[in-house]
Amino acid sequence: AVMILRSRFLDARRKRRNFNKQATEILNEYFYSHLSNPYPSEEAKEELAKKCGITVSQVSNWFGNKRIRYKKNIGKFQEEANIYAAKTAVTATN
Amino acid sequence: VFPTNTHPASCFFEGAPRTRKKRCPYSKFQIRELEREFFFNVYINKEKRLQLSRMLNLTDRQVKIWFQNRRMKEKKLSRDRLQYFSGN
DNA sequence: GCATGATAAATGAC
DNA sequence: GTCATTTATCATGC
Repeated sequence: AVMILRSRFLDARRKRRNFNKQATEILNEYFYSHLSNPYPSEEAKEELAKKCGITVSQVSNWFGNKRIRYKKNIGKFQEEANIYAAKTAVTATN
Repeated sequence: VFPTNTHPASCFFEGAPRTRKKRCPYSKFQIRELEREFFFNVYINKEKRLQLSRMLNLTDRQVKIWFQNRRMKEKKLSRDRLQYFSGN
Protein backbone atom coordinates (compact mmCIF):
# COMPACT_ATOMS: atom_id res chain seq x y z
CA ALA A 1 0.00 0.00 0.00
CA VAL A 2 2.77 2.37 0.90
CA MET A 3 4.59 1.44 -2.25
CA ILE A 4 1.57 2.20 -4.40
CA LEU A 5 1.20 5.64 -2.91
CA ARG A 6 4.90 6.17 -3.30
CA SER A 7 4.87 5.23 -6.96
CA ARG A 8 1.87 7.48 -7.58
CA PHE A 9 3.75 10.33 -5.98
CA LEU A 10 6.63 9.63 -8.32
CA ASP A 11 4.41 9.50 -11.38
CA ALA A 12 2.87 12.81 -10.39
CA ARG A 13 6.26 14.40 -10.11
CA ARG A 14 7.22 13.00 -13.46
CA LYS A 15 4.45 14.92 -15.16
CA ARG A 16 6.62 17.39 -16.97
CA ARG A 17 6.04 21.10 -17.47
CA ASN A 18 8.36 23.24 -19.55
CA PHE A 19 10.17 26.08 -17.84
CA ASN A 20 9.14 29.58 -18.75
CA LYS A 21 11.14 31.51 -21.31
CA GLN A 22 12.88 33.70 -18.75
CA ALA A 23 14.16 30.74 -16.75
CA THR A 24 15.50 29.09 -19.89
CA GLU A 25 17.22 32.34 -20.82
CA ILE A 26 18.98 32.52 -17.47
CA LEU A 27 20.10 28.90 -17.61
CA ASN A 28 21.35 29.21 -21.17
CA GLU A 29 23.20 32.41 -20.37
CA TYR A 30 25.08 30.67 -17.62
CA PHE A 31 25.72 27.57 -19.72
CA TYR A 32 27.15 29.36 -22.73
CA SER A 33 29.16 31.82 -20.66
CA HIS A 34 30.79 28.85 -18.89
CA LEU A 35 31.01 26.59 -21.90
CA SER A 36 34.55 25.48 -21.08
CA ASN A 37 33.39 24.21 -17.70
CA PRO A 38 29.59 24.21 -17.42
CA TYR A 39 29.49 22.85 -13.88
CA PRO A 40 27.89 25.40 -11.53
CA SER A 41 28.80 25.11 -7.88
CA GLU A 42 26.20 24.34 -5.27
CA GLU A 43 25.97 28.01 -4.43
CA ALA A 44 25.60 28.94 -8.09
CA LYS A 45 22.89 26.34 -8.48
CA GLU A 46 20.98 27.81 -5.56
CA GLU A 47 21.22 31.28 -7.03
CA LEU A 48 20.12 30.07 -10.45
CA ALA A 49 17.23 28.19 -8.86
CA LYS A 50 16.09 31.30 -7.05
CA LYS A 51 16.35 33.48 -10.13
CA CYS A 52 14.55 30.92 -12.29
CA GLY A 53 11.88 30.05 -9.78
CA ILE A 54 12.73 26.34 -9.84
CA THR A 55 14.37 23.91 -7.45
CA VAL A 56 18.07 23.12 -7.20
CA SER A 57 17.33 19.60 -8.40
CA GLN A 58 15.70 21.03 -11.49
CA VAL A 59 18.78 23.15 -12.12
CA SER A 60 20.95 20.04 -11.83
CA ASN A 61 18.66 18.15 -14.19
CA TRP A 62 18.76 20.98 -16.71
CA PHE A 63 22.56 21.16 -16.74
CA GLY A 64 22.90 17.39 -16.90
CA ASN A 65 20.60 17.22 -19.90
CA LYS A 66 22.14 20.28 -21.50
CA ARG A 67 25.72 19.03 -21.21
CA ILE A 68 25.04 15.61 -22.68
CA ARG A 69 22.77 16.87 -25.45
CA TYR A 70 25.11 19.69 -26.37
CA LYS A 71 28.13 17.41 -26.44
CA LYS A 72 26.26 14.84 -28.47
CA ASN A 73 25.36 17.30 -31.21
CA ILE A 74 27.25 20.55 -31.03
CA GLY A 75 26.17 21.58 -34.49
CA LYS A 76 22.53 21.62 -33.52
CA PHE A 77 23.23 24.14 -30.76
CA GLN A 78 25.58 26.34 -32.81
CA GLU A 79 22.98 28.96 -33.57
CA GLU A 80 21.83 29.04 -29.96
CA ALA A 81 25.44 29.33 -28.81
CA ASN A 82 26.01 32.33 -31.09
CA ILE A 83 22.92 34.06 -29.79
CA TYR A 84 23.96 33.82 -26.17
CA ALA A 85 27.57 34.60 -26.97
CA ALA A 86 26.44 37.86 -28.56
CA LYS A 87 24.13 38.55 -25.66
CA THR A 88 26.83 38.20 -23.04
CA ALA A 89 29.17 40.28 -25.19
CA VAL A 90 26.66 43.11 -25.23
CA THR A 91 26.14 43.00 -21.46
CA ALA A 92 29.91 42.94 -20.98
CA THR A 93 30.44 46.10 -22.99
CA ASN A 94 27.68 47.96 -21.14
CA VAL B 1 33.20 32.71 -8.46
CA PHE B 2 35.01 30.39 -10.76
CA PRO B 3 34.56 26.63 -10.47
CA THR B 4 37.81 25.03 -9.50
CA ASN B 5 37.17 22.02 -11.71
CA THR B 6 38.34 19.49 -9.17
CA HIS B 7 35.23 17.43 -8.69
CA PRO B 8 34.29 16.43 -12.24
CA ALA B 9 36.18 13.39 -13.32
CA SER B 10 37.15 14.98 -16.59
CA CYS B 11 36.97 18.21 -18.51
CA PHE B 12 33.78 18.97 -20.33
CA PHE B 13 35.59 18.37 -23.60
CA GLU B 14 37.24 15.08 -22.98
CA GLY B 15 38.80 12.88 -25.61
CA ALA B 16 38.58 9.47 -24.01
CA PRO B 17 35.19 7.82 -24.46
CA ARG B 18 35.76 5.09 -21.95
CA THR B 19 33.73 1.95 -22.42
CA ARG B 20 30.74 1.91 -20.11
CA LYS B 21 28.18 -0.78 -19.51
CA LYS B 22 24.99 0.06 -21.33
CA ARG B 23 22.15 0.98 -19.03
CA CYS B 24 19.51 -1.72 -19.11
CA PRO B 25 16.23 -1.05 -17.25
CA TYR B 26 15.21 -3.78 -14.85
CA SER B 27 12.01 -5.76 -15.20
CA LYS B 28 8.92 -5.24 -13.07
CA PHE B 29 9.63 -8.46 -11.26
CA GLN B 30 13.19 -7.43 -10.46
CA ILE B 31 12.03 -4.04 -9.19
CA ARG B 32 9.31 -5.59 -7.03
CA GLU B 33 11.73 -7.95 -5.31
CA LEU B 34 14.35 -5.24 -4.82
CA GLU B 35 11.76 -2.88 -3.37
CA ARG B 36 10.45 -5.61 -1.10
CA GLU B 37 13.87 -6.17 0.38
CA PHE B 38 14.49 -2.44 0.59
CA PHE B 39 11.32 -2.07 2.63
CA PHE B 40 12.66 -4.46 5.29
CA ASN B 41 16.16 -3.05 5.42
CA VAL B 42 17.60 -0.08 3.59
CA TYR B 43 21.07 -1.61 3.94
CA ILE B 44 21.38 -5.11 2.55
CA ASN B 45 23.96 -7.54 3.87
CA LYS B 46 26.23 -9.74 1.82
CA GLU B 47 24.23 -12.92 2.22
CA LYS B 48 20.93 -11.46 1.12
CA ARG B 49 22.66 -9.59 -1.64
CA LEU B 50 24.08 -12.74 -3.15
CA GLN B 51 20.80 -14.55 -2.71
CA LEU B 52 18.85 -11.73 -4.33
CA SER B 53 21.28 -11.38 -7.20
CA ARG B 54 20.94 -15.06 -8.04
CA MET B 55 17.16 -14.95 -7.85
CA LEU B 56 16.92 -11.89 -10.10
CA ASN B 57 19.70 -12.87 -12.47
CA LEU B 58 21.72 -9.78 -11.58
CA THR B 59 25.30 -9.41 -10.41
CA ASP B 60 25.93 -8.65 -6.75
CA ARG B 61 27.49 -5.39 -7.88
CA GLN B 62 24.25 -4.45 -9.63
CA VAL B 63 22.24 -5.19 -6.50
CA LYS B 64 24.67 -3.23 -4.38
CA ILE B 65 24.47 -0.22 -6.69
CA TRP B 66 20.69 -0.49 -6.87
CA PHE B 67 20.47 -0.14 -3.09
CA GLN B 68 22.84 2.83 -3.17
CA ASN B 69 20.77 4.59 -5.81
CA ARG B 70 17.58 3.67 -4.01
CA ARG B 71 18.80 5.27 -0.78
CA MET B 72 19.66 8.44 -2.69
CA LYS B 73 16.22 8.40 -4.24
CA GLU B 74 14.61 8.10 -0.84
CA LYS B 75 16.63 11.01 0.42
CA LYS B 76 15.59 13.14 -2.54
CA LEU B 77 11.95 12.25 -1.97
CA SER B 78 12.24 13.41 1.62
CA ARG B 79 13.78 16.70 0.53
CA ASP B 80 11.06 17.28 -2.05
CA ARG B 81 8.27 16.53 0.43
CA LEU B 82 9.82 18.89 2.95
CA GLN B 83 10.14 21.64 0.38
CA TYR B 84 6.65 20.99 -0.89
CA PHE B 85 5.02 21.41 2.51
CA SER B 86 7.18 24.24 3.76
CA GLY B 87 7.37 26.26 0.56
CA ASN B 88 11.10 26.78 0.52
C1' DG C 1 7.47 13.79 -34.66
C1' DC C 2 11.00 15.61 -31.92
C1' DA C 3 12.03 18.92 -27.80
C1' DT C 4 12.32 18.79 -23.06
C1' DG C 5 12.24 17.67 -18.12
C1' DA C 6 12.57 13.75 -14.87
C1' DT C 7 13.95 9.23 -13.66
C1' DA C 8 16.61 4.85 -13.85
C1' DA C 9 21.35 2.22 -14.31
C1' DA C 10 26.18 2.87 -13.98
C1' DT C 11 30.66 5.21 -12.89
C1' DG C 12 33.99 7.54 -10.16
C1' DA C 13 35.65 10.77 -6.59
C1' DC C 14 36.28 10.86 -1.73
C1' DG D 1 29.27 4.15 2.63
C1' DT D 2 27.53 9.18 0.18
C1' DC D 3 26.90 11.79 -3.81
C1' DA D 4 27.62 14.47 -8.11
C1' DT D 5 27.94 12.87 -12.52
C1' DT D 6 26.98 10.34 -17.24
C1' DT D 7 24.00 7.96 -20.24
C1' DA D 8 19.89 5.91 -21.87
C1' DT D 9 15.09 5.70 -21.24
C1' DC D 10 10.72 7.30 -20.00
C1' DA D 11 6.71 10.53 -20.20
C1' DT D 12 4.92 14.56 -21.49
C1' DG D 13 4.32 19.10 -24.27
C1' DC D 14 3.25 20.93 -28.47
